Amino acid sequence: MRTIIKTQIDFFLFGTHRPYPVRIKGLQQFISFCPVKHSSKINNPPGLSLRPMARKVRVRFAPSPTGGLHLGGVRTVLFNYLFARHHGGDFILRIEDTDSTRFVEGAEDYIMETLRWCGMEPDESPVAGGPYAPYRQSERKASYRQYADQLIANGYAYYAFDTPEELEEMRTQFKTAENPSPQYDHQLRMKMRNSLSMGEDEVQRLISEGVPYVVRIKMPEHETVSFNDMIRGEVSFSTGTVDDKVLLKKDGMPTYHLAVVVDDYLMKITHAFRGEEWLPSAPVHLLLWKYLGWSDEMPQWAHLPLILKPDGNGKLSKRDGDRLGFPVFAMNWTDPRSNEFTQGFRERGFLPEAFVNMLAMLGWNDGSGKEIFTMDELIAAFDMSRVHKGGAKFDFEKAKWFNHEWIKAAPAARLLPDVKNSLTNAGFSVTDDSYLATVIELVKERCTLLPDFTEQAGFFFAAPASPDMEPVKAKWNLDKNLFFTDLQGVLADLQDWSAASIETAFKEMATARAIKVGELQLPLRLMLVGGKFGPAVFDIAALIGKASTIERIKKGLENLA
RNA sequence: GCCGCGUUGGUCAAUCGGUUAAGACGCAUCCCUUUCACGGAUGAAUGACGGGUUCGAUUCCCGUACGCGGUACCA
Repeated sequence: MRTIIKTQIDFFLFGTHRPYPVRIKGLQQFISFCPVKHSSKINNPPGLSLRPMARKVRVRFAPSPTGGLHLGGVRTVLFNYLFARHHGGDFILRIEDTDSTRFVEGAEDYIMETLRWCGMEPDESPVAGGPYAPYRQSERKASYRQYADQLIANGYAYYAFDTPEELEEMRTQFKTAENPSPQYDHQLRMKMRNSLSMGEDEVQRLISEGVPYVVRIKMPEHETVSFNDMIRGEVSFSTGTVDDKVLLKKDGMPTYHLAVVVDDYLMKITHAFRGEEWLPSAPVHLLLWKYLGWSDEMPQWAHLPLILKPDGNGKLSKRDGDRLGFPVFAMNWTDPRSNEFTQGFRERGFLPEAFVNMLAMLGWNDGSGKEIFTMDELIAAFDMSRVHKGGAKFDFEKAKWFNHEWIKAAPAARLLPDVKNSLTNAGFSVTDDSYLATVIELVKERCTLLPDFTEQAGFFFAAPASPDMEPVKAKWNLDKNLFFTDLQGVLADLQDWSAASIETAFKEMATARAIKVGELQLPLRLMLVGGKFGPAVFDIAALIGKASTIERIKKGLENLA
């Protein structure tokens, strides 16, 4: 029986061109999903036959260029990207810069650089261009007004002449204990100055006089708008509780609400993913699709869960990172206005593979328990119906674990440029790449973040400035001192400079003098490395060479004197 | 206040009505290693609460609580 139902669901879904699994828990939802003509269920197609053949999947990431991209933003891109690639569709970057007052220099470049770093290059973007250019809403300004006009002509929107001061006054005047934030809605709009409350003559006069106005959507009083969110299932709203959002601003620019609908339509977007914070304004967008007459082409919506701060609750913010000592932005960002600097995951020493992997697992999993995924594996496995509904607290320890896993698994060649870079920045001179590669293989399992290589590999390139011999000082004696003095000569005469042969010589000498090898190894390590860490001592000696080994022993002895 | 969304160990989470409620991070103990890691083993630790529906609920429904989001000519 269940199989049959599932088959029917699948058939239904494919029939309506949703070539992906939708979270359907049971028959009940299945029923509510059927096109039984719930009055205002405008997301559900009227019938199978009326739908055009499956459209090519097209998704967009539509950020506002107001600053660095943080975790949540990058994850939104990721899910867009994975979904597009999984379905062989297009991934579009559209810059939503409709608020000129919030424009931040460099933010757009930052966004594109982040996408490049993460390996999520858009198919269409302001830079790459594309069949639906331009991809900056500020450059599409002229195209929005006609739709606002169309809405007004059809009675779905109206002119409003209220000044910011008047709006402020309205909010204070109607503010009560029960209603702390009065809205410009069906209850109040007739008390305001707009083309609904004023005579047509006066409206015409104001417009011809050049009095500034905005265009607002006229939200119906008693309607229920519902749609099927790909993650949440059916979500519905009463239109009476939503305010008459501004669609077109005084400066002629659209607000997000108008722009997102118009551009998604014009750019033939099939699936629209955004953060959960957008859910409350979804009814406005749904109604706009309907009023503009585009219901049949409306994208499928998915509202992604939020990424929460590790302690307490609430949306993760840049401040939390500063406060708790971890990055929140993908890459370094300096706000050009305040000069405020924020560290990024990239500069903190994360591999993009790990960063992407970690982000993907924040709110999604494939159900198998697998946690380490390459981008290609993510693309193959990604499925919007397995995205969580609830927000996830960000855990920096787990993030570091992902990076560690990626470093351990990475071949030396992958790590080499980054490690070379951080070693060079730390003042080490790296001239031999194959030597570096050997070193990387030897120490990578001890490195969680890229900068860890400086400490873990630095001594392969320069003798420790001043080896701390403190840990062995207490048990130091003349015999040991003599041992290391003589060891220098023995090593100098050693023909085969390999780890095995050095170890043999060392141990034979210790046995001959009746000193425990263990008591001797730590001092040697301290002399060569400068601290209690690193790979096997004899491997280190073999790698840094005879001259350097003897030199370091000599210096270590001096430090013990 | 109102509207919406959410709620499995400290954290990420599996489970699509029947399990001793997976796994991972972190933590603890042990083994390996006379360094640090890696690796291996073991352990502590979970279904917010109350009602239904059902032979049986973590799972379905309804309340409550709590949390979050929204309530701008910002996105």
